[in-house]
Parts: sequence; C-alpha cells; structure tokens
Amino acid sequence: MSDRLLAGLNDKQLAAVTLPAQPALILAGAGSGKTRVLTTRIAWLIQTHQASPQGILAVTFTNKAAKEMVARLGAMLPINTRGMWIGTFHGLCNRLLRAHHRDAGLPQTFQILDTADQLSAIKRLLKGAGIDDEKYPPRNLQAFINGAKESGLRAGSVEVDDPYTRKFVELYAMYDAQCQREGVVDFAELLLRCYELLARNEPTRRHYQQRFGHILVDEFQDTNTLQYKWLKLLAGSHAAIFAVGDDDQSIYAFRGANVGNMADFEREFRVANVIRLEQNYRSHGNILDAANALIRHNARRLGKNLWTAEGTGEPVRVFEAGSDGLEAAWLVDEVKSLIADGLARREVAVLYRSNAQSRVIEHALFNAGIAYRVYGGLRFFERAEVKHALAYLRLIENPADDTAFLRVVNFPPRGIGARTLEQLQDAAKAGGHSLCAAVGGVAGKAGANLAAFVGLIDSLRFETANLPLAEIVEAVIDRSGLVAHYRAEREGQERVENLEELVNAAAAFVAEDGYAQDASGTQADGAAGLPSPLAGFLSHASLEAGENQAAEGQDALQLMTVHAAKGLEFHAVFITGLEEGLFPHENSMQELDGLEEERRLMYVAITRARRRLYLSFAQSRMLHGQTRYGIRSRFIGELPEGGLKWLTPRLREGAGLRLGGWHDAGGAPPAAPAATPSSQHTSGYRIGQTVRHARFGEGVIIRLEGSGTDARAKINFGAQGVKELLLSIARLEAA
DNA sequence: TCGGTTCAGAGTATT
DNA sequence: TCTGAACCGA
Repeated sequence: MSDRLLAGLNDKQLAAVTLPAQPALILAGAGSGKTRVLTTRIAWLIQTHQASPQGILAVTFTNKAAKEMVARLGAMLPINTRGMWIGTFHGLCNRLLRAHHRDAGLPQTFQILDTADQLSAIKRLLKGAGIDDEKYPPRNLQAFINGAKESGLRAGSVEVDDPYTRKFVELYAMYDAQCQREGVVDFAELLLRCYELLARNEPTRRHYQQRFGHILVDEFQDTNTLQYKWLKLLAGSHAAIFAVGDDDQSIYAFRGANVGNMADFEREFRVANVIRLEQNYRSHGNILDAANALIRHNARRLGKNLWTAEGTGEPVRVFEAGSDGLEAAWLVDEVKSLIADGLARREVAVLYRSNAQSRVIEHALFNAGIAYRVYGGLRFFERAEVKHALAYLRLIENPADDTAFLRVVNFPPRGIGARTLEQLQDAAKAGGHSLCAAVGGVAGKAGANLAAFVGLIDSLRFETANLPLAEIVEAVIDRSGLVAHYRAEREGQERVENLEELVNAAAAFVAEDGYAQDASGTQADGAAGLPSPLAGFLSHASLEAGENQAAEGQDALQLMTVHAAKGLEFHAVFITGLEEGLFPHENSMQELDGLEEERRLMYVAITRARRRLYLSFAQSRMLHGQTRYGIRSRFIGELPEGGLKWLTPRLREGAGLRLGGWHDAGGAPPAAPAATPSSQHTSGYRIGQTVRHARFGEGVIIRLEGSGTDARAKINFGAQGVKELLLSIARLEAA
C-alpha cells in the first residue's frame, strides 16, 4: 500500500522518507522536492503505523507552508488532518498556551499583540514612566525586547555591562509586567511563555514528550535560538526530530535565524543520517551551474551541489544599462517579447533587493500597459479600519486590554481628547486598574463620555454573548459607529467594504478550519474549556495577517523582493539592480557574515528560475534623491563565464564598470547610452571616472568638490564603501 | 480635530 | 526623491 505513496521518489528522497525513528537532518537543496519529502514522510509514518496522526508534530514558519502541508497530506491519506498538530511555531504555541493557560500564568482570553500593537504598547509604557523616547527610542527597545526573548532571555537573565543596557533591561521588565497586567502577549512571548511552561511544568512536558514521537521541522535553517530550544525540550530524549533545511538558503539572520542550529543539531543529537537532496527538478543546467558556482564562494557551508537530469538549457542573459530608467525600459521590452512568445505574465518574476527599486520598474510597466502585481504591502488584518474593529472585539473579550482601549476610545470621535485620556491614565495608574476599570475616576463631561464608551462596550458584550461570531462582528462594526463614520467619509467606501469583509471572514472562520481545529486540539488535551469563537477568531487575526493586496486571479507580472521570492518558482526570472552597494547591499558589509548572507540571497534568486534567467545592472541609479554611480555586482563575476550571454558589449575584464566609457579615446560606445553625468572638470578628474586607489582598489568618482589643495573627490569603492579623499593627498590612478 | 508643514531617514520580514 | 511620523496652528 505504501508503494503508491513512495512511487516516483528518487533514491535520496526515498531514503529520507523511510528513515528509522532517529534524529535526522535533511539538506534539501532548492527545487529538490523538500515539501514532498516532508509530507510523504508524515504519510508514510501514519500508513505504516509507526505513528498515529496525533503523535506527530510538524512545524513551519508560515501559515502558507503549514496549509500546503495539510493540503498535500490530505490528498495522500484518507485521514482527518484537522486535529493534527501541523502549524507554525506561533500557532502551535498559542494552542498549547490556550490549553494550559493557567499553568502558563495567562488569562484564558489572552490577546496576541502584533508588531504594531507591541510598538504602541511600548510607546505608552515609556510615556507613562516619563522616559525620554529620544534617548530610548521605542523601536530600539522593541528590537531589544524581541531579541532577548528570541534568545530565551527574560529581563533578569540579560547580561548587563553598561548603564544604557541596564535601562533597557529595566524597561523590558516593566513592559512584561504591563503585558501581564493587561492580559496580552507579543509574538516572541508566545514562544518564550510556551517554552517556560514546558520547562517548568514537568507533567505537561512529559505529556507532550510522550505524545509526539515524531517532530518534523520545515526550513530548519530559519529557526532562532529559542525555537531550537523549544524543539529540544519538546523532543526530550525520545522523539525523532526530522529537520529539513538548506543552509545555503539561510537569508533571515537579521530577524534572529541562526543557521548554526543545523550544525548544533547534527552534533547535539548525534545525527547519524544526514541526507542531501541535490537533484533539482526545477531549473535547467546553466541556471544551476550559475547557482553552484556562486555559492561555492561561501566558506561556511555544510556543502551541497545541485544537479539536474535536464539539459543545459539557455544561457543566463546579462544586461548592462546606462541608468535605472533604461534598465526598466529594457525589461519592459524583454517582457513584451516573452509575452508575445506566449508566456503567461504570472510566469515571469522581476526580483530586486529592496522595495524602493520597484518604483522605476512599476512606472515603466504601467506606461507600457503590462499588468503586474507587487508583493508585500498592507495585509487584510493590518488595515486601520479592520484593526479598529478588532480592537472593539478585543475589548469585549478582555476589557483590560489597554492597547485596544486607547485605539478606539475616541474612534470614531466621541469627544474624548488627549487631556481626558491623561487623567484617565493617571487614575488607572494610581488605582492599579486597567483604563476601562478606571473610568469612574474621571469626573465631569469627559468622564460621562468615557462612561458612555465603556457602556457601549459592556452592552455589546452582554447583548452579543450568545450570538454567532459573524453577528457579533456585525453588531460591533455597526454599533461602534465605524461603518457610519467611514460612510460619511468621501473616500471611505473601500474601508466600509473591508469592514463588511471582516464579517465574512468571521463567518468563514467558524465554518472552516480555524475554530473547529482550535477547539478539537484543546479538547483533545482536556485541559481547559473551549475557547470562545471570538477568542479563536482574534488569535487567528493576529497570527495570520491574511493575503497582501488583492488583484489575484488576474494574469500579472510578479514583482517582489528576493526575500519574498523564496520558495517560489517561475519560468522566467529577472534579477535587477545587480550593483555593488545594492546587491550585495552596502549595509550588509558591516555585519558579521553579511556578504555571505547576501550571496545566499543571490543564490535564492537564481534558483527561482526554471528556464530563463536575466541579470541586469545599471551604471547610474537614482537613490535618495541623488544619482549614484555604481559598479557591477561582484556576484556577476562569480558566475561561470561560459554559461553567460551578454546582451550588451562586455567591458574590459577587471575594469569594473567604466562609467562614461565613451569619454575614453577609442573606447567603443556602449550599446545603451548612459545618462550623461554632468562632467565637472576639477584637477583633471571628472564625475563618473573610474580610478584606482592603492588601498581601496577601484572606484568611481561620484562627486567633486573644492579646488586647489582643497579639491576633494567622493569615490564609490564598491565593497570598500564611499570615501571622500583629498585629491592633493590621495594618489589616484586612472583605471 | 483636522490639515498642512517640517524633518529625518531611506534593508530584507514572518508570526 | 519620497515617505511617514511628528508637530503646530486654526
């Protein structure tokens, strides 16, 4: 019976799927069938009765990945996947904490703060404590707190060796106390609190350790320190952890991911079975050769080489443009011809290193009338009007949620201004109450307004107590005055529609997966009563921010950052802006292993392409309101020459990008003329000229200032950064 | 409470 | 250059 399940797997995939119940590390290269191996492994364990569906825990980073796993599993096995523990780290921790809220020291109705909620809670904390937020910027404090939590550290455990950090630690402790008072947890707290629950509560820990004989982890290279600790704790000494990841695709160090977890896991669990999935089913040979050659420049790797049974395919096309505008114009032409050849727009991706780069491209596409879709943007549950409605719902569920209270106490406006709120906050502080509970402490007209607001919340709570979720939401958006408020606005129509969509989302939530799944999971463990549908919906809204932007369904070109492209694949891929300072990004140069992470990012970008890959860079680019002259990214030079096809004349090897090459006597004019840099003749140098410096190497002059002995040049030395040099001192050679 | 002005900052992002 | 946030005046 398992034959059908295993049919079509290659030897390595088969070996991985059918490994004995031991710690295993699967190095799964891009396009090597990673998700298939993961889901088939689960199906195989169940089908061969090595595990029951309840005995398996599978964890991912995104809801999308979790959903895909569930869907594929459902297609493989005739089982009910609903009660299974397949989800994101945060989703699973939420589930555990709901079931054991008392042991975890949380109210049953605890709310989850998203990043924006957390920031406003921090701002409020600083204000209340009279802290100078210039000296202690809320964002920095937020990063500090999250960083500490993601390392598994409470305020008391953070090492302090300077007064500034000491203050941060003090504020961290105050922040945690505030959250506890208000019954809210931030994202990192979900994990840390869950970790502490398991660490301190032996019966609970044993229960889950015994229950989950198999723990499967997707994208293991993206785990942070706390997530790895959590996995170790849950696995205990028995569970077989099946970790799947690719160190070459580790691109999230900046948000705490620790690739070192892979090597640590191999060592700490004495992994006997490291399996490499290196056969790639996605790309043609030249594309893989480029990826392999590039990533070989990284020193710290577990080591892997992708190969394909397909042919070499087309060469990788390289284009040098005179400017960012010309790069976009070329891209438009190329896309047009791809479309003319019958390729669907959705099969073409335009990738860039940073979001700001999409502007120029969008502009060109828009003018050319080519439909496109930009990834990344406001998501449904992040929209202001939706967050407002959710704040009302949160107050119904938990009146102590001061963040929610402040968000809507005067929205729509009901005559409760800053002064009143200050009084209220003072009263709350003095009495040790929540804002909601302190309303009686404010007198006069303002007090009456506040009381009316609390009355509204109370009556909504009582009157909707037994209504279906969708009707609760409907009552809230209606009686809060939100809908009326947006109706009255000239451009509020879309917001009204989003509020109505929220009612639909609530109905869908009850009907579908979410609530039923939460309920069964909790019930199965018999710890706590059922969470209300409302509580479930609010968690859902926090943990799953929803799709970003609409326009789906339409066949459109796909525009996104390289990060956003991870996990996706396209027939044709454009990697744009391949310039030093942009990709690799200059900010990464100050970071430990920054360049290697940028290179992995480039590796991810290259391996998105199935059949056709374009690389492009521009001689000049508008950045922060200034024209910057860049030099070609080193990454292009790290690719195998033979697999590249230059669409523009190749400039002299080693010369870097020689801007304004047409200035040189006898120099061939570039195919695409550059935007003429305004030549200022100072001491014989000119903007755009390539020069060589003894220490910094080759660079491009981007600015000339002063004269005589004070003449200075600003020079972009690429990886060495931009330097300002005195021409009378620096000995520059023309390159 | 709104709307305009000013100012700083500008990298990637899921939960 | 462009954006978002903070701030100030009506």
